[in-house]
Amino acid sequence: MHGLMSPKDVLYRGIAASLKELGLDPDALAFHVETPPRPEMGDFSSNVAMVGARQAKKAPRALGEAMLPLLHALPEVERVCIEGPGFLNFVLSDAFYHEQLEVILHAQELVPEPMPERRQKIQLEFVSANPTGPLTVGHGRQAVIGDVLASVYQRLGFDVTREYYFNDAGKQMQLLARSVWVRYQELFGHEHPIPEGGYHGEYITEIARNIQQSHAQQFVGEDTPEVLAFFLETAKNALLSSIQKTLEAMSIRFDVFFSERSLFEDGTVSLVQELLAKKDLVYQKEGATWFRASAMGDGEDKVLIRSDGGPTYFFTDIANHYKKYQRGFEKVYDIWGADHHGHISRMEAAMKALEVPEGFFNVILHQMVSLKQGGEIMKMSTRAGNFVTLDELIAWVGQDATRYFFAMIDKDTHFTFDIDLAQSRSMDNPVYYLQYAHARICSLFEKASEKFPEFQLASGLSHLTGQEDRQMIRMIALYPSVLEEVVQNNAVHRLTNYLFELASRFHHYYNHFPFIDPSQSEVSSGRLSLAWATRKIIRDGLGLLGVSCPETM
RNA sequence: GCGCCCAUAGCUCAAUCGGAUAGAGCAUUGGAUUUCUAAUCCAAAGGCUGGGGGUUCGAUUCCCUCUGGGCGCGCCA
Repeated sequence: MHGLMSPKDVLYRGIAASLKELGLDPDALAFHVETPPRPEMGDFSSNVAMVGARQAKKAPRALGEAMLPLLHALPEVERVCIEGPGFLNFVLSDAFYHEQLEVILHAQELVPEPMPERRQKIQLEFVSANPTGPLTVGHGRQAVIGDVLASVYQRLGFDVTREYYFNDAGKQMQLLARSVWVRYQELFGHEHPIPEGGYHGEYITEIARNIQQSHAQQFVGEDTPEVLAFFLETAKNALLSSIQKTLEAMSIRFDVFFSERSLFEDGTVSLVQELLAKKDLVYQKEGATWFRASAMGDGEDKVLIRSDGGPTYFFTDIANHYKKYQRGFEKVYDIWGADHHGHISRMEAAMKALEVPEGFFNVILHQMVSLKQGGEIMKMSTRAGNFVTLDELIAWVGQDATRYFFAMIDKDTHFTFDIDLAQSRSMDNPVYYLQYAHARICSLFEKASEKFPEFQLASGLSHLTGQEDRQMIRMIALYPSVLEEVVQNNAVHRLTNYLFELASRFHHYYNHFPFIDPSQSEVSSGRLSLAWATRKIIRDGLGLLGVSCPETM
């Protein structure tokens, strides 16, 4: 028995052992075990003979020939041969597949026990929108990527903190406070201009109205620092709670909401400045305080403290990340929209200057989102206030579609969200395809309890010997490998693609083989067990995606 | 001008850290249900992977270049 171990890993180990036997060093060879493009080629294939040819000082096929007897001797291997330019193609034994399936059927957790070094304390920071307005659809993409990644990391044994960093100390907050103040004055007939760069959205007026309700005319004509601080606090709280409500509507919960202001209060900001100054990386120019980023390999020096005395976002964000390091995370990931990519090299320069170890700070960039409706791309401008909010999107297409759609696209691809398509709630929607597969299986067991009450889970597996049976089991058994891929590439769309294909194979299987046939109870038991395992994986996968999994549709 | 990302079927996207004959869904055409959920399945058609060069056993993938698009390049965040 292998316990819960992906067949890829089983083969990888076997191949590595064979290499050693031939006097080669497997660790020096970047070979892979993959599923071949066409089923006739076998269950799995490896490029090891081609990759190892140089080290072995043999032609790929010659090395392959030398490995064949060793590989054939592996207990899991039924057949192995050399094909094409030197691929080793494997067919694994039925017994191995049955064992795999049985382990999965009984497994509590669908992934192997994590190695101790896997239990890293990591942090994912995402969304982190300033509390100056509602979340946009772009934040939605980020929220889904971050939340799903966090879930997968967790599943694989990492100690994950989901974090939302919000700016409650910067210049934007002053503008926010002043904007609300202006709207408030307007309610009493006093006209003031919205400041340059201020906020015009309807939600600003709403906050002003709330203040009018609670404090009546108390602040009319008053713009002392205390009054503005009150407006700031009120607006911030109102917007943060509305943002949290939006996130709730997507079932996204953060472990920590981290305040920018706290970095000033606990001295992190001044500590960072001291540390940088000690290294002669800080200087004064034109009334501002600068960071010598150029000395750290970044292009141009950057301002830390403006000539008006206020810290820049960059400065506090350095403190934010230094604080993360102090908080004991081993690795942190920031998920940023592509419009923030210019920030990366600066931040890396700062981390280097503060002697934060390389590899601690990581950025996961995702490309922008645009919306299409009625065949036309909707032009959105946050500044002009004519953007589609995430709340609106969720209301249009629902939580499941919102999450699935954002998760199914490679983060490096600019995503055009077709609202009409997602809204149609038809079979175009891949979410339903997956949910339907799950509901179908549930229905199967409903029926089985009537017509085939003697069914026992994990019996009759030895009758699963057809090509389709083997492919289904292989697909199911690859689930842990897929989660590994998600984490290695920070690519959540690998998971949606996999689940979609799993559902597709199941639908195919369903249409070709009967599951419940009391006259063939052994075969039926085997197939039902297969269906049970499929359901287990779909449930788990949709759970990681945060997509619901109804039992009937 | 400099930097990051992208360009794949009519449309939206995949392609396992360089692998074998580039795959799905939608749309189009034609089929499948007296039997476990037809929100399903089967089949057909659809491509010089934006152009050109290079690296090697092998390139959608890596390098160079050109074209086209998105996003940055602030004492905003």
